[in-house]
Amino acid sequence: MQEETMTPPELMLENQLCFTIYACSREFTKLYQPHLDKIGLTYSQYLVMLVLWERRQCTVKELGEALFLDSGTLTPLLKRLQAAGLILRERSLQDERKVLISLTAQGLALQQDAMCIPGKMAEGTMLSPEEFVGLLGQFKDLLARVHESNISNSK
Amino acid sequence: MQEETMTPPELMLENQLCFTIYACSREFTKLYQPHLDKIGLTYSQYLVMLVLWERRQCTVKELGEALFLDSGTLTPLLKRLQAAGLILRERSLQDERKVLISLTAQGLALQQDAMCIPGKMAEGTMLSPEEFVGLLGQFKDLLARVHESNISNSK
DNA sequence: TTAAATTAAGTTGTGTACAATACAATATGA
DNA sequence: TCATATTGTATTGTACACAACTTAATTTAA
Repeated sequence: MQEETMTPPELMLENQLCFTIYACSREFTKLYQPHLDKIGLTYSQYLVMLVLWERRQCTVKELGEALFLDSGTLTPLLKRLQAAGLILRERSLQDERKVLISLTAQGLALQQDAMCIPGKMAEGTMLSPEEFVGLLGQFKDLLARVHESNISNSK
Repeated sequence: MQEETMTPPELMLENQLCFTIYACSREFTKLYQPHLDKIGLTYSQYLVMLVLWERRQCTVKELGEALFLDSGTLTPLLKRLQAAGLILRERSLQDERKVLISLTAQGLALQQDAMCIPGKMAEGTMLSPEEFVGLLGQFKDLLARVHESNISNSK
């Protein structure tokens, strides 16, 4: 008795690591959304601000390396942050290919309003500090592996 | 001696679980890209096809529930799959609000060409089967938690 | 049994992502 | 030194994501 063709387990949605991560990422964004709305940032813009709050100033390239994003994504995003009065964009005088991104006083001040967000997210995920640290370490390791694969594929 | 304002650890990029997952998701998509190019699918389209290869037929709403996507994302994506000749879209006769999505012969046949992809991805991530299963379980658990939070936030 | 509520898709507008390309500035080497 | 290659950013075009809204079909509840 011949069965109808069945999907092998490797092609089933519930066994896809990539899909679980992809869905997880989008659900996390939704968890941030209401809090980010209050300070007028999108999730991607928030990530850019995190980098700038740490470094005060960096180039578009450095932002891209930190966030795994290219100029095609960052340029319009940064223009919107500039239009919102949060950052400055100016050509480097030393190397005119580079564009230096820095915080305005308003952009710096916004960090205070963002302080409460990580706590709200911890509530949302209901992870203990130990679980959080464990997961972060494992996911960073996975990110490093996949990124490494992509690097070597592109050579 | 007053230090200059420093970023607290909770706001540092390297401590963000959400960012690690977000970056991981995009790096995974890049890992799939060259293989999906060969069969003419985008990553999101591949996920839709995974569901259809399993179920043969379902509504837009069911697809959305499986993939955590809404009709605003799915409708244009499905129209592109239809234009590519891989699926059919037809109103349900029982309930004309519903649109039934089903595979064409060509769409069904494409599963054969996709069979090799999971193996290629396993190479790319260099995860042992045990590591894979462990990570999948942890991500699924996290996804369930965050999704649950989002459900209760929207009430 | 209808008026009100709910449901399922589609539409519109904004904001990413990213490949491919363009271009100007800088670095390199014969 | 000057032609070539590389680098850093911007631009263009395609494809998501998703909120907000619209429309039509179906439920429901008074």
